[in-house]
Amino acid sequence: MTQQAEATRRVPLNRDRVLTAAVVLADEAGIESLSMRRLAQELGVVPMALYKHVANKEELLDGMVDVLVAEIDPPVSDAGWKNAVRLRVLSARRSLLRHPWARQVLESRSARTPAVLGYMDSFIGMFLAGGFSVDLTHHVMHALGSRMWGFTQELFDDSAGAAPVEPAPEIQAAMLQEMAKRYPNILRVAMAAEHDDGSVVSQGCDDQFEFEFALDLLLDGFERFHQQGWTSERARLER
Amino acid sequence: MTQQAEATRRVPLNRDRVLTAAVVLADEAGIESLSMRRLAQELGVVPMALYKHVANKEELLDGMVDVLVAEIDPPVSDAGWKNAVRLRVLSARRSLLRHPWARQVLESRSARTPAVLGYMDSFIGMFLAGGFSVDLTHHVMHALGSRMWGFTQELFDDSAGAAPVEPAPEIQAAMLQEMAKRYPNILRVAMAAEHDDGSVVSQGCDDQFEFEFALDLLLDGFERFHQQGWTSERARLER
DNA sequence: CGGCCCGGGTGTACGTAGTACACTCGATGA
DNA sequence: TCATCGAGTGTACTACGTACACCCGGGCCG
Repeated sequence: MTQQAEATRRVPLNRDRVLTAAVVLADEAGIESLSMRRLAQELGVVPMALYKHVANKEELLDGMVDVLVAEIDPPVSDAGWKNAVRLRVLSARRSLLRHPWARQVLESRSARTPAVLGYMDSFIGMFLAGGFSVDLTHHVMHALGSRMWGFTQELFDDSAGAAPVEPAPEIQAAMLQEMAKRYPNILRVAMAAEHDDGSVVSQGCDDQFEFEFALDLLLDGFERFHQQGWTSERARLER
Repeated sequence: MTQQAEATRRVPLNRDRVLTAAVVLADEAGIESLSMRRLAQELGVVPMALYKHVANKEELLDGMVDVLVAEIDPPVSDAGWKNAVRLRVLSARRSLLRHPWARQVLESRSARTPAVLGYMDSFIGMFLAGGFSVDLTHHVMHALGSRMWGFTQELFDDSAGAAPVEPAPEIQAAMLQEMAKRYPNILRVAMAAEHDDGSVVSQGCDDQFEFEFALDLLLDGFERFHQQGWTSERARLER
């Protein structure tokens, strides 16, 4: 009876269950709370049991990236390379925003799992299908950089988490004075981006807009190069 | 005597000595070997002694970033905004390449130390001095993203360290076949970038060139926007 | 049908990490 | 001369990743 109860309750572990549990845990508790021990606990299992399904924590993280990659939409066909790339990047960005841990994990890793390679391969394919030379495609992929994953190092970002205690107004005023003296340029930019909300710290900056601004800037540059048949010195020499 | 010997040998610790020792250790042994204990050992001191000079490891890392920022050249004046930005970014890149740990540390942190804010502030200043509107400056900073630090997520990078054992030629051939089937596009790009060196894995890809390619693409885009007096919808509405 | 094997789950244990807290001890200033 | 203070110490705690030996139940072969 108890045995059967246990048997029914305990769905046997497998790699997928481990990975998706890890993703859920990281989504909900933050990547810094994702330890092998905590994950095992979440799965109602002893820590070492995990090692029957992933070699170590690194492989766990790689596996999580794979889960994420699987969520990205496949490239649309017959819409022109520019649209295809744009849509795909925005899809990647949506996945990324669903999983706040992803940026850090992608950054910390040069994950070349099959899923990641597959993503990159089909990504390259969009440019080639659009008539880009192999040479230009190469440079263009580099220019895109981490934006192909739907993120850029968001330097102005506030995402440091935790309730930001709003200081008293007079303190804020003092901070503002201080900012104005030390970092006048930052202040100007921040104020312009905001101006309706009085707080200095947070900013009403539309990440999505910024992201698309930069993305389109790059895509337009790619297009210009492509149209004028640009080729790197190197590729020209080798012909 | 021994006391004096000790006294002479033991230069008193201070924040700067701790930070520069941390930078040296990270440079030489890798960021993963930088532990409070190891750093203390390197300084001939007990681990807890460090906590008299930095609050915790996070603050140590922030301090290391400050050291790095201090190495970046100040902006040149009277050379036009484009040149000024370009030179500064390339200087940042040089610092970054001197300290391999820097990319990871910058990425993992939204460090807003005074030194970092100062860097960003004077960076913004270059655009404003070039006549950019505050609005455009804002977007342009976002578009630059991590490139303002001299790096981009180098996705094709091999920097995973450790001697890459070259497999036997027949194995390589098999791998190549496999690649050709699974990731034909990657293969084409990789082969084009290489073609003189037979190995599939490593690539003779000129990082510096790629970096400048992308940087110039962005700068050219900025210039075009600037010349045509571009303004975001939002800024226009608010006038 | 009985023994065996094999693979997923267990228990214990080790080494390393960050750091809290109470301490010592020498220089310094009253 | 003596109290104070702050840099450096010692000990100890918790949490981590994971090596290694183990158990035990189900499937297979004889």
